Amino acid sequence: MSYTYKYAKPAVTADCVVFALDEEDLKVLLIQRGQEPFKGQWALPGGFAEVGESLEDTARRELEEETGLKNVFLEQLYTFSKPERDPREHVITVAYYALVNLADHEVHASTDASNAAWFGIDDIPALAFDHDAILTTAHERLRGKISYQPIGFELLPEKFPLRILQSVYEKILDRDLDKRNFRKKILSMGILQELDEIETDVGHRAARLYRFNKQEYDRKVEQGFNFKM
Amino acid sequence: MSYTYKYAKPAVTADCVVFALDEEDLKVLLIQRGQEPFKGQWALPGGFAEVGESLEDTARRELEEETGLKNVFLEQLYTFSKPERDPREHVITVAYYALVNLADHEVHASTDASNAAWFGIDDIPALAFDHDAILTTAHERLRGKISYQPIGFELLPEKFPLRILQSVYEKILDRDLDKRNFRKKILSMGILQELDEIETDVGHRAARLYRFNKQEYDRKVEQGFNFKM
DNA sequence: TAAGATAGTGTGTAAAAAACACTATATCAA
DNA sequence: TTGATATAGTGTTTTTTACACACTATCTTA
Repeated sequence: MSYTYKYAKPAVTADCVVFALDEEDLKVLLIQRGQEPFKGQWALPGGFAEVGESLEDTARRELEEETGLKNVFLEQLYTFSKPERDPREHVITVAYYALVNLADHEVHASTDASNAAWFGIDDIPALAFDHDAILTTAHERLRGKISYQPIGFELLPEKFPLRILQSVYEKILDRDLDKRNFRKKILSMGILQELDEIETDVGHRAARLYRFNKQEYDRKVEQGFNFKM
Repeated sequence: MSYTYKYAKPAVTADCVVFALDEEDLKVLLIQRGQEPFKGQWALPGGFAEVGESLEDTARRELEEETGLKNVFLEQLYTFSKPERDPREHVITVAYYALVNLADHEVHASTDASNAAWFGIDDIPALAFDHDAILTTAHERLRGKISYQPIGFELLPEKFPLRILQSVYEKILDRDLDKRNFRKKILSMGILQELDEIETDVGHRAARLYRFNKQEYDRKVEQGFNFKM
């Protein structure tokens, strides 16, 4: 089977920069390429767009095929189109970034990619194509985004203590925050539901758990509320 | 001549939302389509990506071909990829937005498009494809962008009085600003060069002219200076 | 039961944003 | 030439927001 067009067409792919957090730092999910070009090298998960499928669908499909991840927070990042970015032919890639919480999403390399693994943001190996530039762009975007939109919850399990939420902000913004000021600000947004539950299995006083209140958040977005940190 | 590929490929276009300002309001440049589909309807200038050309180059090339505009401020906006957005086939479009000043750039429809004209942002006709959605996205982006990056100068001639610069902000943000606060803030950025010239041909006291100091601006960007309005 | 670890809480100070009004200088028309 | 009109240009006060800062409470573990 083959497809013939009157004009030459560039190819189109969707690539994903998947962020997660563990106790230590911000992580990025990479896959080890099973085919040429860049066979054996690490790269962002992603693949070719199919006709009839939106690029967000492409991104989600490839992400699941290559890493098993699905139902993640996903937003478009930027489209990279320099003709020389792929040695085979002109390939345009529409990059997305995703946020996942490690607790709910186990990662396993699927058939498409020979391997998948998390890497600390400061410990990224050499990447295939221009994926280092994509990753840098995504990291900058994440930093900028969290300052005026509460997306940090996407990196956490459903219930969490404020300490952990603060550490999300600290790891992404890469600076320490004042505990009292942080709590004041985040609670004043009115998008956290205080639960009648506390942490378990911690070697110190257990903290109260909170949950992100999406209904309230959506209502406030509607009203033009400002979520600036 | 034809091109054959092993896999089906979506087509790729670049479209431009070109903004300008006149005395009354914010304008958008549209072209009237000369071919089907949507023949005779208004649309954003743009066209198909060629292999070997970055999408920004595509956008600039099509813009010049269709409207005669070149050397404009241009930034990527968003990529639209719903398969049904073009009735012919699956066409992905990478949208850009451009800022031009009407004084320096005369617009003339070229061969590609049957007609080109400016429309007030509140007076846009029905548009081809999903171009209304693209335009809305661009307008929102422009509003957001000007609040933390001094791009308003791109819409003005080289020399301008502060009153006109203020009106740029007012028209884009769609609200009145306090003259004294505006002057304080914009001058404190230190990116305006005060000229030894004043307006001419005005029916009132003539105002001093200023010029955007790109060197200073670039220096301050380098240093991470914040241009928030 | 003492040591260690984190939870949880309020106030004062500094910086930034917003509100606000008058005098100066030019043009234009009578 | 003079009065009407139109915009230029200029500081201060008030309000809001951001930042700095330290102690007591509660739980765990040895």
